[in-house]
Amino acid sequence: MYEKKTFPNLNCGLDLVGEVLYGKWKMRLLWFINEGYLRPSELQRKIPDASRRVINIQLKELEDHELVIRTIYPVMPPKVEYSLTAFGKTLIPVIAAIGNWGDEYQDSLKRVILKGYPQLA
Amino acid sequence: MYEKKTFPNLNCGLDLVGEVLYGKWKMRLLWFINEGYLRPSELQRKIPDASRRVINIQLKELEDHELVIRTIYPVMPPKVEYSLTAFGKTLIPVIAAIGNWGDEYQDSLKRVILKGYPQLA
DNA sequence: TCGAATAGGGAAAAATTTATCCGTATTGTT
DNA sequence: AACAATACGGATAAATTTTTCCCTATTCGA
Repeated sequence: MYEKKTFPNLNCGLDLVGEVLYGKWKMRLLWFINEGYLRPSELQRKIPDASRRVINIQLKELEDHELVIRTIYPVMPPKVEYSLTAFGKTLIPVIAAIGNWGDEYQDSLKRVILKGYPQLA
Repeated sequence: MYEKKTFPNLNCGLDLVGEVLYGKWKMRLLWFINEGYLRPSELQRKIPDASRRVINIQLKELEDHELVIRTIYPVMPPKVEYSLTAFGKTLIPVIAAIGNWGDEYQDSLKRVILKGYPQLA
């Protein structure tokens, strides 16, 4: 496990959010869990661009930050389900606002993003 | 300048937002520009935790993504001012929502974040 | 018995981001 | 004359994140 070497920034609300939400797939994980995709294998299928490993790591961080709860069912083959905590649920409207903005401006966004990848023009 | 080696994810709104907003200081930069801190030196003073270098780099990316405009005044010593584009302004309510959530839950957030830094307990 | 699905960790590499340090240039101030 | 403020870029190092590859274990079905 990677051990952080620097101190987190805690100066303002944006800093604090960054500390728990700054991870490539975290908002997507929270979103899909909220939509009812609760099992790790389901989440991996919903986010095929993410490696299985990083999904596990980020789920663990979300759990450590008390945004999700991990429930293990003592069955075989193993079954695990994640669910949002009350705290995690308060984030859903925020993530929705972000996603909605992205959807609303998707054309502009795709255009300006692809400018940076000239090999795709 | 660093050349990206992998393809961006453009599948959903959250992906698109990530491509333009995923950078440690980008939301803060947009926020402060919106508040009227327009010059690079002002922004550096507002965000002392960020290196001067990364502020320049992220401002450049925001400019490339058409969220801000950079205006150079031909005076000496040099004067540069950033301002939000119309597109950039549409992000302000989103950033406000994120920051407000962080402010609202700052106590919980600080607690769960600091759990991960046992040397500070 | 072999392979798929389930869940997930360790080690190491690769990619990316951020920080540090040094350099350019001009003007005004001490 | 030296130094601060302005703005910015290159090179490199450090930190961090993400990927890749390999491993354990169990049960069911072909």
